[in-house]
Amino acid sequence: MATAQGNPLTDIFLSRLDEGGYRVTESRQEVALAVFRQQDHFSVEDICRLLPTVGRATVFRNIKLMLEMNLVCRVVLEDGGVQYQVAERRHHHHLVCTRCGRTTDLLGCDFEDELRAKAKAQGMLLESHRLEVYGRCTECQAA
Amino acid sequence: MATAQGNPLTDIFLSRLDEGGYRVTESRQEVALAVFRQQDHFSVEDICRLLPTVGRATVFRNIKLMLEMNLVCRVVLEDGGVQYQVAERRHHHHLVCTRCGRTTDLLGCDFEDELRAKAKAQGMLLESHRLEVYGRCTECQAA
DNA sequence: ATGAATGCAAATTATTTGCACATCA
DNA sequence: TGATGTGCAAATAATTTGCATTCAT
Repeated sequence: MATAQGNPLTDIFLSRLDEGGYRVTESRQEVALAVFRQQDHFSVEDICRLLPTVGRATVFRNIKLMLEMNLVCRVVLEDGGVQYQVAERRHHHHLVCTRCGRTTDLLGCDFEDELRAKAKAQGMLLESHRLEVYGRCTECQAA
Repeated sequence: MATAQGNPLTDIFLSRLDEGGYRVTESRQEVALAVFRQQDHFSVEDICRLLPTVGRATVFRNIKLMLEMNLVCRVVLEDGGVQYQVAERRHHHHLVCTRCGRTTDLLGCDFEDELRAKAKAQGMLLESHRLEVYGRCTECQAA
């Protein structure tokens, strides 16, 4: 397997594919490099724009794989729009600026136990949860 | 204004429209009756099926008004799908069963203050948040 | 009467799928 | 080689919009 240059998450993605019996193709490597280079939220469209030679369906298919591997997570915007973000950890939440759209991870918030208890009190066995926090980032408060 | 029979939320919706200078049309009343009769989550499709004579766009337009008035809220499913639910309160969260799709309100959970503080610590002025909790309801645990 | 609301159909947008062809192992 | 992955284009799905017509006030 030809490992692409130096991005740790790209390498993780490609090795896991390799281990899982998936193929490490040219397009996959391109998508991986483009995605894991992202510093902030991004859309499928963003990636397609960066990789005009790669088909849109391929971008969708590969991002789906990254989602399944928890290397990328989905961010639901206030208006219902969907973006993605490179995931550093297994589970976390997002702070989304409603003005500029910038997404930051919400630090030090773990509701898992409390939610599990509350859910249980209502007869539900907790499986997962999604929390998105919307507000104004520092720069946009000034504006 | 002709008030439709006996549904309090329908009446609230129609009176607010009336007060706001909107018109209380036949279609609006039909959509309101169909929506506020819902006991659980529902989709635009559900309402359209109940009201074959009302245009899909009209259903969308009216549900949008209900959303703005906080009489109805959007539920984002785990797979990204969108449903709606009649809102009893100004802000609350949902327990969504990942097997049968049933939606219940999550009781006694208020993260507002904690989230505001955490967000502030990261320079963000909190505006709103959305929390969806996914799991198995009592019946589906048995199955 | 007259401007807002409607229904329809077409337009958008986002995502998925079918398939012939390319390519990785 | 032989299945897996790809690119394309068409199909789906969800929602929005343009517009002529209807209707509430």
